[in-house]
Amino acid sequence: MRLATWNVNSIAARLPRLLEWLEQTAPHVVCLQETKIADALFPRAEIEALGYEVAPHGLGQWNGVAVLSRVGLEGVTAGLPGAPPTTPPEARALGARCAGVRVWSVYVPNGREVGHPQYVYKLDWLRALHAVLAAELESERELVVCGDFNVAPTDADVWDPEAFATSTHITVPERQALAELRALGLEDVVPRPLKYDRPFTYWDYRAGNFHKNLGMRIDLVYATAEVAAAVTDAYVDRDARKGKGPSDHAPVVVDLRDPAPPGGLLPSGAASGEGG
DNA sequence: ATGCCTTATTTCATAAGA
Repeated sequence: MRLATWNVNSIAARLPRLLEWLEQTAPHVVCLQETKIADALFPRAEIEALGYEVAPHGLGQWNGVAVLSRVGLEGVTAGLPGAPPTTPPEARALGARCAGVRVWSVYVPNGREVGHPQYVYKLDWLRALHAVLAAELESERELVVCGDFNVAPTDADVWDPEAFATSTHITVPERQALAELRALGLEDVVPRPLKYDRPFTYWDYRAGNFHKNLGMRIDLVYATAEVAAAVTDAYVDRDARKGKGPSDHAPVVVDLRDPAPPGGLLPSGAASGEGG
């Protein structure tokens, strides 16, 4: 199964590129962020025409997430229970079950500035995410949380930590929030870069930052051990950041071995012909 | 060439992104 996550920065603006990318990349499940569109206006027909079921969660022109799947889409839950209330309300999370895997698409608040009310909101939101995932992980074995976390997990995930010394995205409390998610049993599925040494997923539109590779790794895939063990490849599709009218984020693509056959794992020593 | 920002709405200007 091929799983992907992509902050498209407006699905209306990105639709031609998204459709082209879906046809070329052929993911089975796609988590989208910053769709920036109300559900009633979501370009459902164009995406369904490519064989996907669509679960959007958008409340207006800002934020917005979605899950696309061509391997089943059940148990959709829009929104993050326990998230801090906002005016107007914000659509930043959606969960669904696709081919037996519980999949979350999340768009963590930016935070704006350290100490800003938006920064407090960001940390509160991450706490709410932690609580929801902790509850689900009591019964879910195959779960993956994909999205724009707006946090660079380590200094190596920022092109220049000095440039962010007083900024959000790298502070101890933000990184601690990620560490607490990992402490639930979630593993950071680090993709390989297709060029250069680090798997950045975001480059500012300004000043030719993409072309200078001045990026950040803030789009993450956090997976349970069962899912992480099935990963055969993971990469940042930086080609999608090139050309005319790109998002400022690149997709992260993760390939997983086919799930175990119905009835569970084969008995130890009885496996044959596996490894495909 | 990958090529120096783009999205949105309160639109010919401004706020926000990270």
